[in-house]
Amino acid sequence: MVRQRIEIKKIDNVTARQVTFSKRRRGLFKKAKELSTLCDAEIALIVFSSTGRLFDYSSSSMGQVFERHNLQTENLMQPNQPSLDLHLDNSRYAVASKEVKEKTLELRRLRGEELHGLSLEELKKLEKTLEGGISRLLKTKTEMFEKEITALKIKEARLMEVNEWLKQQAKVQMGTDKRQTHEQGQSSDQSVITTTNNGSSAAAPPPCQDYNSSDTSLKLSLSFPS
Amino acid sequence: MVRQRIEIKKIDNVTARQVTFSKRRRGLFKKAKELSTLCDAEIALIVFSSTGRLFDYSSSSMGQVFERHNLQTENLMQPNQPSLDLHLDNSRYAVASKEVKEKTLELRRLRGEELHGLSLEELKKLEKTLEGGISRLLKTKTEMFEKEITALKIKEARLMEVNEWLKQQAKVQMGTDKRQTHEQGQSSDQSVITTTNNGSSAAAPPPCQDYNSSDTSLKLSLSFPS
DNA sequence: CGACCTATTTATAAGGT
DNA sequence: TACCTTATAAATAGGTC
Repeated sequence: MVRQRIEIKKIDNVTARQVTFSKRRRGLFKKAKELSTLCDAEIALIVFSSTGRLFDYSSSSMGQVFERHNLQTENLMQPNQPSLDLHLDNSRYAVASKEVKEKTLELRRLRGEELHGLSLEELKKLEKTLEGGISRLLKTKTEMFEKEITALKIKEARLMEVNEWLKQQAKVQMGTDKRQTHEQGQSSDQSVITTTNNGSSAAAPPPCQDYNSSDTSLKLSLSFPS
Repeated sequence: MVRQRIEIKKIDNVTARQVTFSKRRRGLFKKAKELSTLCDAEIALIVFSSTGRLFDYSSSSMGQVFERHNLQTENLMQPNQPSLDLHLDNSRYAVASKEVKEKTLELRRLRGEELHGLSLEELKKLEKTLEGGISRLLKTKTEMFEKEITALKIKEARLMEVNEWLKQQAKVQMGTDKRQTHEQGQSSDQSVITTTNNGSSAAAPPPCQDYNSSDTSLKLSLSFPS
């Protein structure tokens, strides 16, 4: 591929093979990580060198990816031996445990602990991650606030409408109080009232069965000064 | 990488992301196969697209590679009893697995993902955590920079001293060139030169066996104009 | 989707330290 | 072993079809 293009077949020279292995392994892992990041893909990569050394990478959790892979593959194959693989079963714990350790360390680092031993480059990467996290979090928070505000404004508008209507009603009541109670005075029955609506300024209130439908809205609204 | 270099972060545009996924996935699998062929390595690669499609490759057999991976991981973890108690093993796995899931979620949230379903209170807590993390990280970064700068200044001072001394030596050489080379001209042997130091302004350089002691310092110093 | 195009960026073979 | 350098091959972003 370079100074001289090489054929894709096993490299005979042991030293050259090891050198190529190191370089290409790094390249492969880099590409895997990039693909995972760029395209939001879940990736697991396991490489054993010819000398038996293990290198692995997983975008999320090896165990998760394995399981997902098994699920997809299992169905294509015969629903055969249920766990002939004692080793696989028994070492699941080891895998999971390793993952717990890794994730715990990562969490600590995101919290700004255990930073010793990190290079400047790694620190910068961490900083970028944190900034991305904060940025997305603030976006979400803003969205929540805005949604809340919108909901509250709608509620306010409806309440004002109802209010207006009630005022009109009160006026009407004042004038017709004694004569008309037996005709249309049952305000607890909306359907009856609604039928009296003829589109005039003293309209009936809009159907508002959902004033209290949003629990969060209700809770949050309490934190605003009234 | 190409017509225009792109940043390694999730591609927002769905179409572009899918196209990139296809291209890079093919590239990644090709590289994996080449590495396996060239260097006689055992490789397993699993990729799930963001839409859930599975792509995999294994130089031998997935199961084989998984098992080998588990064995290695297991050995690193606990070189102990090869599981006497299956029940214990399973429950430990369950616990660890749950932990992995929890930590994975927490990590995602710290990265600003999966924020839906969090209350405002939880968001605020998360924000505080992130701010604490950034704050501690920046403190560490600043410390590293300052340490680096201090080291560089010390080095600078030493180099200037040596420089000065070398200039003096050059002067002396100019004046005594022909007559005295046999007496003190071996500038490659500092100890000999040092013995000529009598405290005058043309002092010998300080003992500087540690000029190269800090790899990072050395690297950084190269980036300064000489 | 995939195939092809092209200008650029990356990866890397071979060599050196 | 790992890292640097250099010239060159390979990968690929952004198009078009």
